[in-house]
Amino acid sequence: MERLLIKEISNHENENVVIKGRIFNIRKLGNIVFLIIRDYTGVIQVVASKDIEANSGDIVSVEGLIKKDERAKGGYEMKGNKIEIITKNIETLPFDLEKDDINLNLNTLLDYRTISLRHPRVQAIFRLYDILLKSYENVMRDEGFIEIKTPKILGSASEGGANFFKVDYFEKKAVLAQSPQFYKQIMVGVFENVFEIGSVFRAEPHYTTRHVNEYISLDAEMGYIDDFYDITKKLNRIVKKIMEDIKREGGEYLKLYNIEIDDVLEEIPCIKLSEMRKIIKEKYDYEIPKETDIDPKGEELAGKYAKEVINSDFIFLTHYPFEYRPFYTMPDGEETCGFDLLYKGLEIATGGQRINEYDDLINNMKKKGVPVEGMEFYVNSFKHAIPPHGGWGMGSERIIKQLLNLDSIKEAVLFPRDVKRIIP
RNA sequence: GGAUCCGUAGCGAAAUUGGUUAUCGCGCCUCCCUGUCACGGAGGAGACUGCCGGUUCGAGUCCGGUCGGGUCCGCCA
Repeated sequence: MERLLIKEISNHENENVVIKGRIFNIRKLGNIVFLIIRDYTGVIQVVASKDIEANSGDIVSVEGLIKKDERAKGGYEMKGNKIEIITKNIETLPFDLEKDDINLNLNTLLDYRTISLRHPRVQAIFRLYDILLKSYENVMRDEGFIEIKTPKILGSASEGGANFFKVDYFEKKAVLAQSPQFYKQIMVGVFENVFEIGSVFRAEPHYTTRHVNEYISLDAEMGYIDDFYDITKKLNRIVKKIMEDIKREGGEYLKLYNIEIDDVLEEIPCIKLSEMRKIIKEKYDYEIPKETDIDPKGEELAGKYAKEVINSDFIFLTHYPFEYRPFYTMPDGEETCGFDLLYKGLEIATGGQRINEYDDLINNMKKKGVPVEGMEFYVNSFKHAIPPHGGWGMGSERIIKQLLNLDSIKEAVLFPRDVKRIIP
């Protein structure tokens, strides 16, 4: 008999069917036994007689009659006639999966990833992540961008600095891409609007709940902009659509975290960073340290301000100072045409207008002390004209972390890489 | 890299100012139970308290070292 997916059971009342899935729990009450079985589409309770041999964790095939029964959660249950073990679980599970809350330390959660992911609440994170990725792709295409994939093994650094993983590449030295920055920019000269969903690697030894050393960046770059507000407006619209998709398609997963998504504003305010410093000083009596653009405490308060004053989870901070932005960022006096997008008080995207005139780029590199050597392919592209452009890089896992208020971004990465962890 | 905290059964936690046999919940094993859904009931196994050394009559608890980890900062998405 053909396998019936559990989500379809309500359409097969009083029919004899076969389901396949994993036993999550068994409750034995004398002569009657209840099996809680899940497949990737849902969960069902199977009633069986006491002489079954299957156990929690086993993967089974069950043939039986679907009955409507008010006593069962979901209103339907299966009278299991034949229970066949497809694959036996041969070692006791290290923790319980049938409780509503899995309650594990982060290390246990990650060390036993394949098991902890079976828990609906843990799995919901990645179901939502799937919706996010799909939504970003769809929305970007709708907005006239084409998807590109750029190399992750690079012959030279793309932004200078020492935060690159070095790899051996045959007879040469190579590094892992820390961003698709150069490639997406020069592709604006070809396709006008491009986006990429791809891995980026940061060899930064950070110990925080918002960093990992490999993550998936949602990048975009767009041409023929008039000023950098074209970029924030575009990103605004995209974030709004993504949140609508997540809200529409991810309801059952959001419910597990008691999350209500507020509508994203048509126009998320853009506030100059210098202005935000003053606001935070006046409103919250906190002074963002002078030797930084903005610190985590400052971001948190900016998020608080966004929520309290303009009722928005999102806010753009713009015109970051020249010294804190990379050489390709369009300057604006002592400031730049660069912005960050904050979501619930955490930076989730960085973007800005880029320099697109060759001479300006060379001058800015000199000013920043960035050598041209090794980046000729990038710099020389500007000799052949690239339109005014800009874009962003957005941390996909950070969106999920903030969406669900997760304690750590590592919960939003299937197999996170941090300073201490490269296995599993 | 700096600061700070932690390490106790498979998992999550508890142990008065150092004091006898290290406690509880979940899970696991055995038995009972025909409507459970965090099933219930009875019983049982499972820990040299990360490791090494020290102080003490006595160390899970104090000290030193070591290994492992968390959090915050820096940096960033």
